Amino acid sequence: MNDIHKKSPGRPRSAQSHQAMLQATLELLGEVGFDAMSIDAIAARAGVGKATIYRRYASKAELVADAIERVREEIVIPDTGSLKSDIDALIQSAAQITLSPLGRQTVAMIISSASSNPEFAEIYWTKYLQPRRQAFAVVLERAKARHEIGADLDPGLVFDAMSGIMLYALIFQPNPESWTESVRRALNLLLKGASSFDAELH
Amino acid sequence: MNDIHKKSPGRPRSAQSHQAMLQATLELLGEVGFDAMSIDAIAARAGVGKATIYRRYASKAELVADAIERVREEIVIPDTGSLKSDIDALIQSAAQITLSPLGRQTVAMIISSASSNPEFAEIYWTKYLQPRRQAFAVVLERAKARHEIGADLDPGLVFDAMSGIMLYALIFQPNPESWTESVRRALNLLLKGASSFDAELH
Amino acid sequence: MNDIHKKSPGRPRSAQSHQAMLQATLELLGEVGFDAMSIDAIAARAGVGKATIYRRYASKAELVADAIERVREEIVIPDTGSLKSDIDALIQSAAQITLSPLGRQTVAMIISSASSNPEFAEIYWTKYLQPRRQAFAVVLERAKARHEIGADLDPGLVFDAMSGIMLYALIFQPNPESWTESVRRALNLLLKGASSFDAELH
Amino acid sequence: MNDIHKKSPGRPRSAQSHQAMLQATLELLGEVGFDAMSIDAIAARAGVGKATIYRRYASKAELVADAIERVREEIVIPDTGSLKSDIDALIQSAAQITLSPLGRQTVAMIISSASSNPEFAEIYWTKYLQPRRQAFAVVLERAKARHEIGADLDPGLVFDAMSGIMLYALIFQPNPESWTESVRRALNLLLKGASSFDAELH
DNA sequence: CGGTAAGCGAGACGGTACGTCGCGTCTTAAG
DNA sequence: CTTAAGACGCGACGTACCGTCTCGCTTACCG
Repeated sequence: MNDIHKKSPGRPRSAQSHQAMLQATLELLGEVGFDAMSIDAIAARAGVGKATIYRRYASKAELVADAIERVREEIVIPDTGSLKSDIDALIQSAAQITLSPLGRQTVAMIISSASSNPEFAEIYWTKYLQPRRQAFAVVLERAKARHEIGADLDPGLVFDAMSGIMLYALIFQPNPESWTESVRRALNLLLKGASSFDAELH
Repeated sequence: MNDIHKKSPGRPRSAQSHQAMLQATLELLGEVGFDAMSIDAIAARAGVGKATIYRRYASKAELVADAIERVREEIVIPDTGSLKSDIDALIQSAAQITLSPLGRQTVAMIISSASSNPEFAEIYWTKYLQPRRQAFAVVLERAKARHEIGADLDPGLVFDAMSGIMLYALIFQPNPESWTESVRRALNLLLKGASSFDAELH
Repeated sequence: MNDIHKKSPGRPRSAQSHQAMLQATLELLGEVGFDAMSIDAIAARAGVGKATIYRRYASKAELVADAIERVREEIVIPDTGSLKSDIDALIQSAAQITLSPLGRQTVAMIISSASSNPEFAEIYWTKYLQPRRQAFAVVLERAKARHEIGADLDPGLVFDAMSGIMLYALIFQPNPESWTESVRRALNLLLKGASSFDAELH
Repeated sequence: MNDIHKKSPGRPRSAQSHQAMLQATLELLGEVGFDAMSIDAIAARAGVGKATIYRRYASKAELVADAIERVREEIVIPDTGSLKSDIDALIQSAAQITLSPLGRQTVAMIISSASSNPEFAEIYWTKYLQPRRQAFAVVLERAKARHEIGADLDPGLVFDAMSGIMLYALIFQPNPESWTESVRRALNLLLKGASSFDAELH
């Protein structure tokens, strides 16, 4: 009688087809980007009928959103003993994710559709930024405990500023080395205001 | 010495048609956004043949880029006597430009094409950010003269961080009030690190 | 034994759409002629997508060729008891087909494309002239049996000359009455050579 | 003071340009045919502006018509002493004109536009057929004088039938040899009816 | 165990927009 | 006032995707 376990009649949807279309979506997103990617191409690469995609997703945006959502990397909370090193580790981690082809296209897509399709940014916020924001709070708590920064500092605020800086650098400093350098300098400045932390990063 | 004034033969391109298509482009960009905007629609509204558009621009992106480039508002360098108020004025000014329908669409479009079409970000950098970056340097120079901030502070670095923060807020805080509030708080934090400037903004 | 009935996968092509586009093609061909007829107009009148046309035909010429090929009128072999009357009946029949708007446009199109697109004349020959050529042979056989004409007369030769005369008259005597009169006189001359048939036709 | 010689003011029209455009027209007509030939291409090959063409001709059809009209070969009236040989000579002459690439395209174009543009056939009739029709009358008069044919035979009628036969053969017997053979046989039949002329041609 | 209902790959469907090309006209400066 | 050059508004071209709709065929359940 439990309606959760009620089975619908007929052939169940194929998990294999679903997996294939998500895989193909991510590949093509990394290769050609969101706009240049056609549903036909995804279906063809996945060896799947177009209707099978549309049965699950109402639009390309939904499909891609779901595909991205499922690629959740592990969030590692660095704990090196100093805020400086922890931040360094966070930058490295962010660089790895954000500077990959898929990462770039993902961010580009999310930003571009932010105005026309706001629930898209919502997903990114909830699934990607939020967890990292909380992880970052842990890092700052530890720094507070070590008296590296003041107890009244708002971790969310610092994280948001940090994210904005990284995003901006992604657009205007697309080269990995200059991105890292640019982010490092800006965060150094930012954390000077937040702390007694005024030694140079790196 | 005459090669500057050398005229190409044949009928010159119509400045009037050009103006009409740029006008129509901006109108439609604000009304329906970049993706939903067709070249046919632009041509029809401008009373212009499609070929006349393609003679000037190779793609919709180029057309829109140029249209936007030509709507450059005056850059006002605030000079209120205190850095705090100057920054406040800059935020207000940025809000006005960035939060309008056209402004949002503009930023969305430029950012979205940044990865697929990097010279596009280049234009935005050169024509839009660069001048404001230099204007901002003037504001900081005055603050240095008033000893509100240290003489060794890099104005470009502060501007970049500021821009990143504004961009991030545009995506995740699209509401005008929360955008302004969010930006204000982040800049307050940022400038604490840069100065003896630790009074609350506003 | 099953390869004849092998089904291709996917949705089969719609016979209804096909019929509609052929119908629209013939209508427009009669109304505005081959050159002035656009694929868009055909598609619109048929209530069919352009791609649905191009899936079946590589060009406007192919489409029109097929449309015409399918309008096969009944071939009636007259048998009045005298060659003179039979020929009269054939002229009337040819007049009806050839002098209609569709008939004129058809002939014009076939002739015009004869050199640039020879397989087009081929279709006309095979599907239209050939059967009538054979029907005409029957008429002549009967006349031979009645000793109206010599037994050694080549029916194909007479038919070809007749057709040429009709074609020429179609171009330079477009008025139905003068076309008929012109054809009658020329055939009268032609058949004098072929027979004891020297009474005036009509 | 003769007003025929009155000079209009300004630069006179360039005969050279006119010649060049006619030349280019004929070349392209022979090479690619009427439909595939663009005014732009003619202008480019002639080194002439498009407006210079349109100043003289209202349409591509008019231009081509005029170009063709000016290539009128001399009409030679054969006089070999026998109708049989004269007709043979006429067939040879017609073959040379009609079977060349330019000749084919010309006929195709004229016929094709005959229905959509009847004054075009009119030009062809007046400028091309009429003179030959009259020349042919001379040939027949001589044959009548030699008592090869009856005095009551209508030369126009014979010429029209002959032309129709040649036209038909042009479409369905495009090969030069079979064209000539086909025409020869049909004319042989035709002239049997018109004469005591019943020896085989050739 | 056989019926039934939904899912499947394939691909055709009516549309919309694309970017190109040719039309016949218009606008330059040069002659 | 004509010329060569070439831009103009227009509209058809043939292509590519969109999201929907059949096809004939599994595939799993339920009675």
